[in-house]
Parts: sequence; C-alpha cells; structure tokens
Amino acid sequence: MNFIEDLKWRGALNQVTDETGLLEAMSNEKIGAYVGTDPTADSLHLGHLIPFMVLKRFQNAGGKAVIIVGGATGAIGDPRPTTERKLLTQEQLIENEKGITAQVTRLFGDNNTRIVNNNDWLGKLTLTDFLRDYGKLFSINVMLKKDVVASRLETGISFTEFTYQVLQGIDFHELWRREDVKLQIGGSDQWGNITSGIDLIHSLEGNEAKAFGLTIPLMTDSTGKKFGKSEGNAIWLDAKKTSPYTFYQFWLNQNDADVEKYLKYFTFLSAEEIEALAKEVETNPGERLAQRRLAQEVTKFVHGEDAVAEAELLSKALFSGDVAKLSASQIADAFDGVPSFDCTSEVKNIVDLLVEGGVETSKRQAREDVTNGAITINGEKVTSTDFVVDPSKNYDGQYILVRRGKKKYFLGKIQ
RNA sequence: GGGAGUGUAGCGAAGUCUGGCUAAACGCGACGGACUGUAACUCCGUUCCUUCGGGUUCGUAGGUUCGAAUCCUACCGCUCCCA
Repeated sequence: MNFIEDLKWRGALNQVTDETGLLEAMSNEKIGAYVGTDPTADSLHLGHLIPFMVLKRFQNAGGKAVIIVGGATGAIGDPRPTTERKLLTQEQLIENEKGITAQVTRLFGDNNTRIVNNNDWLGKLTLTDFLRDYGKLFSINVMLKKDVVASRLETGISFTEFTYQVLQGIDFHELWRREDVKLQIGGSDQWGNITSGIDLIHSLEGNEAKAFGLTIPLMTDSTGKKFGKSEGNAIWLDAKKTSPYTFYQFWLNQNDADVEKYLKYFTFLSAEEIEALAKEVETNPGERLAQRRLAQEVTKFVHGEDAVAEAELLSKALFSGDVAKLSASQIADAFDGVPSFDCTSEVKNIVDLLVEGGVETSKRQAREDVTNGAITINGEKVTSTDFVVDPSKNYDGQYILVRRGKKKYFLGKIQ
C-alpha cells in the first residue's frame, strides 16, 4: 500500500488536491509535509493528534515532517465558524509555544523533523511589504467565498481574522521555499486555508510549482459526537493536565463500534493485526482485547512504554477494588497519576472532607453521593453523612484514598 | 444615526400579553445508582446554595405593588433591517 492507499484504508483521507501528482512527487524526491498548530493552550489535546497522526505516517513513509508552532498566526487567531476569538497575550503565546514544542518533539523525534515558528518570517514582514508582495495576489472575491469567511459574514468577522488565510498561505510558501515542503495536511475545516497557500505558491513560483493539500475527515464517534472528550473535558497530551492513567483509560473505554476505526487511525499496527483485533471484538467483545491494545499503542506513542506499564499497574490496583491492604508506598506509586489534594491529619467529617478536597463541588452534592453509597474511603464504603474520617488510620497516616462513583479516585495527601 | 427584536439555571428553550399556584416546564449535557464487559443500550435518582430553619436567583440599576422572571424607567450587551 502506498501512502495514499494506506490513508484511505485507515479512513484518514477526506480530500487531496492531486493524488497522482503527490504520489509522484513523493517517489521522485524527498519532500516535506507540514501541519500547523496555533498555540492556543499550553498543551496539545487529542484533537491535535488527528493531523499529526497523518503527518507521522508521512514521515514513516520517508518524508520530512515539518510542524509550525504558529507564534504569528496564533497571535491573530484562525477564524471559527461562529464567533471571533479572544486574542492571547504575548506571554501566554510564548508559554504555550514552549509546551507544544516539547510535545511535538516527543512525537516526531529528531530525525527528519523540523519544528518552526512562523514568527521568524511573519514577524519581520512590514505592513507595506505585506500589502505589496502578498496582498496583490489575493482576491477579496475569492477570500470571501471560503466557507469559514462566508459563514461569518452574517455574524461578523474582524479584518484581523479575515486576514488569517493570507498568513497561512505565506507560511506554506515560506516552507515550500526553505524546507522543500510540498504538502500541507490539516482537518477538513482547513481546506480553504490550504488552497489559499497552494494558489499563492502558484502565483509566486509559477503554475508548474508542486504544491499539494490533503485534508482529514472530521473525527466523530459512533454516536456522532465529536471525538476526544471525556466527561466533557479535553484529553490533553500533557501528563500534568491529563495523567497517563486517564489517557490510557480513555482509550480502554472506547465503544466496540468505534475501536476498529480508532485502531486504524491512531495506531501504526498493520492491517492484519487490526483485522484480527476487529474479529476479537465480534467474537469475544467482553475481553476487550482491541480496546486494550488501542490503549497500549496510543499511550505508548504519546507517553512512552513506561507510562503504559504504570497505567496498567494502576488500572489493576483500582479495578481489583481491594485497596485497603496496600501499603503506603504502594499507594504512593500506584496513585501517582490520580487527582490529589492536601489535607491535615485532623479527624474530619466526611462531607467537609469531600468538599475541601475538591472531590465534590458542594455539600449538597457530597451528601447526595454519600447517601447513595457512591463514596468509598480507603476501600470502605461510607453511607452516613455523619461519618468521621480519621486520617491516621490507614497507610501510615500519610494518605486518604477517596473513591467517588465506580472509578474516580482522589488521593488526599496528609501534610 | 433611525427602526425592529432579544438577554431566563452548564447549554438549548418555555414562562412575560392575563403579577401570586414558579427555585422557575421541557430537552440536552453532567453527576450518582441498577444492569454489564472498567462497554453500549435501557431503567431509576439528582442537577443554585444551605448550619435543612431557610437564604440568594431570571442582563444591570432603580421604581410600582401586600407580592415581579412577569408591569414601568434608565442603562449595558447581542441580532436584524434602514442610513
């Protein structure tokens, strides 16, 4: 299977500008492909992983992976279909760039990877140069027809965001020039921005210039919901924001109906391996071999082998249910990735403890959960709101292990 | 600048004409429980706070009234139309 065939099989291809041209370029020379990310937060989340998976496959197929951590475009903001974005401060941008750069480096390694900041060229561009060298090449008429812009004409769009597609076009051309980047990869919403760049390259370098675009279908789960949220929260790639354990669990809990799709998309397993796992889902769904393998593979890719081992260890400890017998050091090891809070060694009413520890948002809610039998302290179910927790009783007086519901754990660290 | 709308709990959306029965229908989401495969589906419960007496809410600030999400005034935000 060639690069494109593989993507098709994996359900990772929405549109390509020129399939045969691209394959030809890939076999004739070593070309680069790029994915742009704006540093809107200090970490990437699973949504970002979607184009990166395709870029990684491109790299594995022998190409050079180029990633823009968009300092300059991040300062402007890619228009959303609905509302204007809030501008980020310079300090935020720099902070966010740092975090994202580190993560991207992990995912792509040092070989055959370039991470660039478009501030290097866009930041130097003066307004008059911008208007003379690039502005002339963009037709307002064409820009207005791009989907995102068109949808915003009703509700309004600032000149700043309107200009975004020009900046992204300049990026593509700049990378085309200095990094041999011939392909831009993005989500299906990026099609307009990508073709802007291709048009610009053709204007500046002639129509023979090789430049391609590829978009990825919108990722949804079997119920039609946007992929990548767990309990309404984004799943981050930063281990501090989403622990490797939670990350692993996210994948482990995927539906039977989705797991094959995700194996294809988010792992580098071969077609044979994935088909075998898909068969397991059909014949032996209760074992959840496919989900387990999915969780292992993606966690390994994002957090590394050690994190997989740790997540599995922790999962085992949590779901065996019997945590009362564990030692303090075992608790420290196993529950390292679980949300924690600080507390004192004083005895405390259960309801107060839950609220102060951030396990519950209000006393009302805390009482409700206690009464429903949803709260377990150190492996023992607590059903009375008058229950008093004595921190010195378990784990050498160092920890209080709180469980809410069937699988949410919180670790109280006694100061 | 002129005109017409609109602002209700995390979100969507009733209620406003005909003031009290409204801490505010309903849907979604979220949370908990049962079932189960750490699943899906389904079912049940909860969803402003509380010392469980009560307290504070319907863009903001005033006013009318025994009583206002509901009536009046001003202000702010958003949308649309005209200029």
